[in-house]
Amino acid sequence: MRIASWNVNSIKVRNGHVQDWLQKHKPDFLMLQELKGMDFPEEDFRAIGYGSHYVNQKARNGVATLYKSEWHDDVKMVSDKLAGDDGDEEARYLELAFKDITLINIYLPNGNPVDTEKYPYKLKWMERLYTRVKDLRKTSQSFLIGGDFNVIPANDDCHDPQAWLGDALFRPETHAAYRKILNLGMCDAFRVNNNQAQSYTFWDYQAGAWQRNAGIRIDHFLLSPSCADMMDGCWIDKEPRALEKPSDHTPIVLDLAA
DNA sequence: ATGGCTTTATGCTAAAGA
Repeated sequence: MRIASWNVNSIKVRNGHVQDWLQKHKPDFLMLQELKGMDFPEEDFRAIGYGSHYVNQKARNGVATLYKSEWHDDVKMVSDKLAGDDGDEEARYLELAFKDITLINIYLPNGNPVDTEKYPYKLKWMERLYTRVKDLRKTSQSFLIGGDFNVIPANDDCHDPQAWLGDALFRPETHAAYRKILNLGMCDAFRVNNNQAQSYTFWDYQAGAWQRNAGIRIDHFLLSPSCADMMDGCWIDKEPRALEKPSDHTPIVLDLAA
């Protein structure tokens, strides 16, 4: 089974890229983030064999999980909200059930600038995610979280660690909140069999970041223990970042046995 | 570099992203 995640930075602009990628890699599931608008082209995906669940809002955020049409009867929507803050209207969370596995798609808040309310919102959001993971870990079910975490886990995951000190993606409080989730028994799929530094999922549009490989690794799959046991591989597909009018992120792909 | 691009929603610029 193949599951991928891709922050597309506007599904309207990247619709063609996403369709091409689906046809080439034929994932069972594709989690998308930053849809950036109310118009989700579900008919376009249905026409090439993918159903979808999504939650969106005007102009910003928005997440969708596409699934192969053959799985239609096996996919159930669980929630399009992360519990813990009834006043949170941002479209950043989508939880689906597929057979005996739970698939969670997230667009974790960026949190910059850190001296505004955005940073406490990010930390609170991470605490809410911790609570959800903790609850799922009390059960025996397999689950995974994919998406744009807006967390640079370690020095090896960015081009210039010094430049990120103090940033919401790299601050000690962010690392502590991320580690707290990992310490529930979750593992970073990409790092299971890969210690290669400078493996990135995002390159800024500015300052020739792509050409200089000045990127960051912020799109992740976190696996519950039973999911980790099923892992065949996890890899980053850099190809779409080199296309015309690319997203600033590129897909991360997870292959599971069964 | 004070975001050096890109996108949205509107507007003739601002806000957000990371």
